[in-house]
Amino acid sequence: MQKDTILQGNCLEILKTFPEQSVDLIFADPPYFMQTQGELLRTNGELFSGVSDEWDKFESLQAYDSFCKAWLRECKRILKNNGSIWVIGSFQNIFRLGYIMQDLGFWILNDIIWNKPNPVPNFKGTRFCNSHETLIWCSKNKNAPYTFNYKTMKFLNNNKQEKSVWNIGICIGNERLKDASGKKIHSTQKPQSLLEKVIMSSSKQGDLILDPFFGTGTTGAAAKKLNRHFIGIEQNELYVEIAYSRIEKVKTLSNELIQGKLETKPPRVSLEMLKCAGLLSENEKFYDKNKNFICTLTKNNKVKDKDATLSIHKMAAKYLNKENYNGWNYFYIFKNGDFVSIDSLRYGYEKLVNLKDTI
Amino acid sequence: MQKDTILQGNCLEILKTFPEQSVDLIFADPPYFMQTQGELLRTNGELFSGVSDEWDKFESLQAYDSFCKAWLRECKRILKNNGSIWVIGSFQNIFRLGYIMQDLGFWILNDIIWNKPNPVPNFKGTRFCNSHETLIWCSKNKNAPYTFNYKTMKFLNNNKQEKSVWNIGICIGNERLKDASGKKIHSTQKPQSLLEKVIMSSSKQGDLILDPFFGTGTTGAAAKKLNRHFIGIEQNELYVEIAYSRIEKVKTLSNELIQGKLETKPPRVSLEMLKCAGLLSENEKFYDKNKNFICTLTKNNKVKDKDATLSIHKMAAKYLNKENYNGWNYFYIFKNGDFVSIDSLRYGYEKLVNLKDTI
DNA sequence: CATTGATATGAATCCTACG
DNA sequence: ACGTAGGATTCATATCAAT
Repeated sequence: MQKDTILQGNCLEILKTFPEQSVDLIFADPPYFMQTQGELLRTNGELFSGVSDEWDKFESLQAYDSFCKAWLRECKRILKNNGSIWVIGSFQNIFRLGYIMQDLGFWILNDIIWNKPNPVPNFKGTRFCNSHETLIWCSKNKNAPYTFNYKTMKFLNNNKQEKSVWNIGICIGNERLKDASGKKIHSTQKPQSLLEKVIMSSSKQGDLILDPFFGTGTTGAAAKKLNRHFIGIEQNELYVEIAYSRIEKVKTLSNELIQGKLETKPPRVSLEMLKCAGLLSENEKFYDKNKNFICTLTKNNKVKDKDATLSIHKMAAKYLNKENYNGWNYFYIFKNGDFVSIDSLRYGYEKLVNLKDTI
Repeated sequence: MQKDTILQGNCLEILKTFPEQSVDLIFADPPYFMQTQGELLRTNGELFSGVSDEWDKFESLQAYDSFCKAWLRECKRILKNNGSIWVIGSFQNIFRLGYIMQDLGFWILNDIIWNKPNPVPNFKGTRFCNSHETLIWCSKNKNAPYTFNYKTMKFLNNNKQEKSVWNIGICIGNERLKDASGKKIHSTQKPQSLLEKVIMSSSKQGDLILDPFFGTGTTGAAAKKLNRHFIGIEQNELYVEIAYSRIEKVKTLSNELIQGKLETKPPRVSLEMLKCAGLLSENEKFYDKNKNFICTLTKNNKVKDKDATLSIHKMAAKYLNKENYNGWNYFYIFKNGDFVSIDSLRYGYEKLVNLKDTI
């Protein structure tokens, strides 16, 4: 499949041409079906120009549901089994989207609130100012695996776990694409930082990202910047043209964060492997961090104290009076005159293996 | 109907006993259908006691839908035509609720995000920390009137229009109801300030508020404090007992804010009334704020310039080159050697009337 | 150049009482 | 129910002109 390209034409028909399980991530920003009525005047009497595009008009809520069911069903077919999908909407449509996605078997991982510090006010004072939009993030099925770059997101959030409410300004100023007369080209252009957060959190370097409602290409720009591939689908020829020239100018970053280095897992080496490599002896004595002797390693890789034979995890939990605990982080052995964490032995094993590979 | 009471028993059956159009406001905090998988452990190995109550168990998503359709349909029947309804939920159930409410003909006014500064973290680092819940606020039908205390909410928000994302801490500390052993009594007790904001914004003093999932009575406590009436429905006898004793202790406030004084409209005095009171003469000359003569008052309370005869609003808009404008804030007359806003004359009229009343 | 003030504008289900 | 007259209502930010 051709990557980093925009397919111009009808969204649903183009989606049907994709092979099964062919994309890693989907971001969809469909029409919201706003159902606005008449004109809205600003408080100074001027006309407010919101969304009055033809593409946002539907016959009824039922017609909107059918449309969404169709493209979401295709998205499910196209998505890889370990991929995930994001959709964005507002109160007018997000409950339709979420309901349909659950019915199709998508499994909701989070609903994310895009909180806008600078929303359009409610000019007439008739309701609360609508200052947010909602994104729904789903894996393909209930127990399907998915990519979540937890440590990267934590690092980017002052080393605090990232939450489900994101404060991001709306797309204005230089970022907003305008025509020669200064008029906005797309009525609902999303801020690129929103897309970057989506892509950064839930895809890997080199992944293929599909945006079935590409518009002026914010998803493509963010994907290129973060060293991912994209495919866009967009009906409007002008949008396609603008998106291409916009993405052309984007430079791809490459650093350890974007490469996902923070997400590399510690080595998973078993007690058995450590014994085979000679890093643990049979009947090795295990101590706690205060150098108290706790238990002895057995032949079948359990540990034994005076009362019981347990896994290293259950044994650690027993001494901490907890339900569960990671024994790798609890036990030490005495080696060459020093106490050494059993977890650190696993890094030693990794080194030995790498050494072998070089012979 | 008995007010300020809790009906103990099956929610749906009790709802069916209510007469049509009998309550002003509904707040519903239904079971969430969390579908948690087995036990959830904190990182230190302790068991996390989230929501695993019997009342949160449903056979399937379809069973949950049917249940919600049934109680929401009754709520629609019971709600007054100028009433409104709030429901609260999280990503597990809010899309079911919103979809069903739209299908039942409720008209969404806002979706409100309860953003928690102190959420339960995601212990396993598998997703974004779910740090919010969503409330949906609906009027009974598309064009139905509803109460929204806009100015009160603005006043309470540093005189800025209130938005759709509310930052409110979760219910902890002294506010959280606990049993003798210090264990929380209800697993999902809501913070009272959340309920106060709901009630303050969308009901009037003396209104009747229904909570079909009353729990330990947060809605009742907030209603009593803000001088509203409540009816609660709750199956669990222990919750009912605790709610009664809790609400007993609440003191009712009464000040101008709670009485809704900020929502009273300014005097509506017509041009005709001002003429009758002698505050405007026939053929009065109208000027703009820069003392330029614009137009003349006519017998039928329009104004006439050299080209046309229009309402004061249309005339003001014409000179400002706007679609619309409030003429009361645009025109001045020359009186006793000074230029006076025609709007200020209306306050003068009010004084005259009050003077008469004292004779 | 720095500061101040006026103006423009952004996914909007945006009035209501009365006849 | 529906049309119409009367009249109530805005926040944050970017840009640009003026000082």
